Amino acid sequence: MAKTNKQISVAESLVMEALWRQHPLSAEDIMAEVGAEQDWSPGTVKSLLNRLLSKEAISAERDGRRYLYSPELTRTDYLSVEGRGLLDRLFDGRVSSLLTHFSEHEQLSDDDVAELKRLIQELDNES
Amino acid sequence: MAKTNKQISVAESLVMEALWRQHPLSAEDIMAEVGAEQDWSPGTVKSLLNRLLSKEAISAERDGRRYLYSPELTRTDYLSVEGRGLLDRLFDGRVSSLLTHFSEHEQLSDDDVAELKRLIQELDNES
DNA sequence: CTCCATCGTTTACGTGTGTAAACAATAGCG
DNA sequence: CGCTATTGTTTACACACGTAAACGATGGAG
Repeated sequence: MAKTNKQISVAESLVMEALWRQHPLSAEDIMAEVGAEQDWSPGTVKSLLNRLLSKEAISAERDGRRYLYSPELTRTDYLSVEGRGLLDRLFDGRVSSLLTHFSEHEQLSDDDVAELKRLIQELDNES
Repeated sequence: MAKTNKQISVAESLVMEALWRQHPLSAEDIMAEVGAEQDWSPGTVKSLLNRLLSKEAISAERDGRRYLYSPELTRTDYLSVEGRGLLDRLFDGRVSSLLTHFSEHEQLSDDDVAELKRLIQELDNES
């Protein structure tokens, strides 16, 4: 479980998302995949890749003249850390608080409700 | 719905939490309530209050030599904005994804499960 | 073999944030 | 009525981030 020391910023996480979807990718690939829609210059992508490398969130292997990048930090680990942080900061660490908030003040989608039921089912079956 | 233009930072949100719990509060109160456990100097609290004032997230009314501060931004609004943002960033905007993640990779507490069931109940009753 | 295109590395700069010192206003004590 | 303690205002500084230009290495075209 490669505990990734440093924080991943928002812009950086977009690069990570691309790499989680598919890897390894070259800087050019990432530029095409994320940079385009974010309207980043090539330099920006380079910087983000370097910062992610320093943070050991990704790794790079040489491929001829260039590098291919792969995630080192797993998406699951990232979600755990960030999700936990979000929950602690906003909802006192309680999933139930978050649920209450969203059901009262936001809209729960059909998807969400289906998942709720599925989970209950599952939890009931387990115990 | 006083749309609060600017972002509230983490440190600032701690001050907000204190004010949401109870208000109005003097700077001294906040110092005692949050500053103490965060180990902030009085100057730090002052800065945070001023930044929150600029962001119009709180208001101040004079009380003799000092000010009493009250939240302007509601906790609910704050939670909606932040919660939605985080959800979008991390879980593609879907509460169900977050739930799946937490049930698979973290522990759902008894509290959480109870809330799940209560929600299902409620949703069933409504429809 | 030399030069250019291509990729990576270094440096930069404005802004927000966490933290706090320095400075200013002022009300009550002596 | 002037001084000090208290509270608010201004300024500061280092670091992260978003963004990107400048610079450097190097492999392939000619």
